[in-house]
Amino acid sequence: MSASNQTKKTVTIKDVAREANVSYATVSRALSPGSSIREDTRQRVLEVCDRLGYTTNYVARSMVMRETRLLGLVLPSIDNPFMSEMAYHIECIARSLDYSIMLCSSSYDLKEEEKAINLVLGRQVDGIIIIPTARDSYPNLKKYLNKVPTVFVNENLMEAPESYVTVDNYRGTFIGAEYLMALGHKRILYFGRRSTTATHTLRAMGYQDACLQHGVEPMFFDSYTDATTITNGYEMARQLFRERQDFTAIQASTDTFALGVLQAADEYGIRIPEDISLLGFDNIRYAQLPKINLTTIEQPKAAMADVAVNILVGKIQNDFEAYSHRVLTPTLTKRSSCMPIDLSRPESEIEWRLRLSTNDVHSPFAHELPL
Amino acid sequence: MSASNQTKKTVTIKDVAREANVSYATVSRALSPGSSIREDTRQRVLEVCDRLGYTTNYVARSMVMRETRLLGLVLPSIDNPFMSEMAYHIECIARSLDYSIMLCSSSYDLKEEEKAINLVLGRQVDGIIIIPTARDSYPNLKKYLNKVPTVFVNENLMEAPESYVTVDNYRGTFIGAEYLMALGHKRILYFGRRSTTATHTLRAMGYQDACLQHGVEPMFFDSYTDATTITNGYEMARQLFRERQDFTAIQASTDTFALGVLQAADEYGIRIPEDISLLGFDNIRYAQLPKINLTTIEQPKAAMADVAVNILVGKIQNDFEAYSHRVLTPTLTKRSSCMPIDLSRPESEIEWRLRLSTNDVHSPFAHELPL
DNA sequence: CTTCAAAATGAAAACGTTTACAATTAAGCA
DNA sequence: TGCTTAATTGTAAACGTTTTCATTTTGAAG
Repeated sequence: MSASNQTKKTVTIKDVAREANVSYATVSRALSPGSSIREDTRQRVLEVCDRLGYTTNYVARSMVMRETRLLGLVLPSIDNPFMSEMAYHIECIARSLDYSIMLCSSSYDLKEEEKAINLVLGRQVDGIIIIPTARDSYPNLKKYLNKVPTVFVNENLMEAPESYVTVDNYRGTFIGAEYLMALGHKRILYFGRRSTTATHTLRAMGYQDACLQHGVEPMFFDSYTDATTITNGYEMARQLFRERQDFTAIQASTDTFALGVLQAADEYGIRIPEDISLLGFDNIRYAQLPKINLTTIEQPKAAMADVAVNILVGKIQNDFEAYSHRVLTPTLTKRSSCMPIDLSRPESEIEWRLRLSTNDVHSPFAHELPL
Repeated sequence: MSASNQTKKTVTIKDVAREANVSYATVSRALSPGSSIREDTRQRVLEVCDRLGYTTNYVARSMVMRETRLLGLVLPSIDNPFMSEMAYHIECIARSLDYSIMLCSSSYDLKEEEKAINLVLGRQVDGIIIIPTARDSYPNLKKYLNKVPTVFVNENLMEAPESYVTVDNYRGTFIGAEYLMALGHKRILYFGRRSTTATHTLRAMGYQDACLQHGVEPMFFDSYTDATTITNGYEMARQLFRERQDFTAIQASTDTFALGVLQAADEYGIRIPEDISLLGFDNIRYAQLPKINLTTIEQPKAAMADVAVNILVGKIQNDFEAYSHRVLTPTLTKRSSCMPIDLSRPESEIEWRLRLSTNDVHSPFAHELPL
């Protein structure tokens, strides 16, 4: 009824050894697959293990084997649809390779991020996957990174020689902007924060270059908050709608930001896409919700997770391989938040104009072919 | 350019000891706060630690201290808005108490769930938080649970004496149904799966009892898939709309399921809330999206996480305290997916009728007062 | 029944800490 | 200066494994 005072004595390899009348080395051998041990003793030992309820203590094992089979996953916040989706895929593929995940949030804070790295490092993880908080991360983190294999996800710290896997952000916004222009838009406003991360810098550049290449003047509305939450997007969009009306389309730097725009637009009686077209980036799961139906640039998240984990365990197993930089290709996911500015023009022409150029976007940062 | 072959020699306490001309016991003392050591030697040792870049190896420390400061978090899928939000809060509060989180998914699979428990157990976590996959979890898991403090979240395995923290699911659907009835609905369809978890059984019961208490006939449409994904909800809702039209409101067992309904309704040209009112449960972050605006039953997720972690570390620190069962109170979050069936009736009357009864819901499973 | 190689097992060291206990040093006091 | 006691430091064991190396057992061949 009240507290159940268990003895909580864990059974160790020695207990099994005593019970089975063998040395504990033999027990260890019975438990590891490819060791030389007679089949009948193995069976006997296994039987005793089972009877006593022995389970191997992986922290002891880690110490002597010098591997923990643990991967640190450091990210700003698991409560962000893009990141939880990434985390999901990362955990899945890691588990399939017999690695477990230690989750550490940095809360979009550089100091916390540093603490998180230190934490997982102290716990002797075999490798680290970082979704960085900001570009400034790198100088901070530099000193830790040579201790253990590391791969950055969703952010190519351009100055850093570390491994990373990202989507081709430049290409993403480039084709996005082209799509809007193909729909007839000439006044497209880029809505986001340009400077905090390489990711966002590249996204802004892709948009800008696409505009310039088609003789359209780039227009920016810079957020002073991170494009990470709907709330931030909402606040910024309210400000935007208050200050400006000189655009027919909004190209948001992230889907969460786009959702914020959606919310603010609702409040201001602005119809999407009838009054203004809206384009996102990331294709988070909620972009496809009915009523939302956000046209957006898809990041191949499962593939990114797969590549990231595989680069990492590759490095782990080969003791610091050469750095790998993988840049995957984003794709335009058409839904209903963008519409042609001139409804009279036939769709086929739009398609045609679009197809004209997107196939040869020259992305300055796509160092490698996609998966 | 190519592989950078680091020596990767980690500096241990012995290296520091040698360098500082002390025994390694002294180094250990210098690093742990309340030990008797002369201040100048501590400084000297700390200086050497710093110079050599020493960081303590927590797996070695874990072994001798017999604690890992690791909490296992076992849940069906981090890629589920409710769970990622819970995970977020759990990780935050755990981190503030100097615990780290080991994340393990069960993928809604009983076998995987058992494997996950075993995994974290082998890694010697100090405690486990489980968001169970199904009620059947318990018989499976029973044998592991006495090994280490455990707390269940979002599911009170009623047969089990383990600690748990949930919302009062019965009360939740009860007040939800009452709200719909207060809006004038008499044909309310409960849409979900009734049997897999205690949570869902209780939700169905709360709805049913509310109906009966107000002389309304309960109507069920049982899903044969789990109410965990939008896609499942969408498929089931399509089937529902094909088969039946005898209701004016849908009370969904989860928000994700409600989103599925929204999607299917869109497809069938059914307007929400004009044609049919829709009520959810959980208040996931996306329920408040513009255009979605789902009226729903809020689970106090941050509070649940807080209680869960605190129960757990309480147990850890007091070596198996008595079991704690905490049932928090859900609240109705009104948005715009429900509307009165008779628009002529004034809002005040609706409010009045509603207030009449919800204050004395007798929930058979609320063993304890809310936080 | 030896002999000998191969196979199986055991003994002990190692992984990097913490901590009880013993030994040393410092400090106070006559 | 010597004595006593408190504060500091060192020694060694322990945590639960894996693995090297040495030892024993096995079984086949002579």
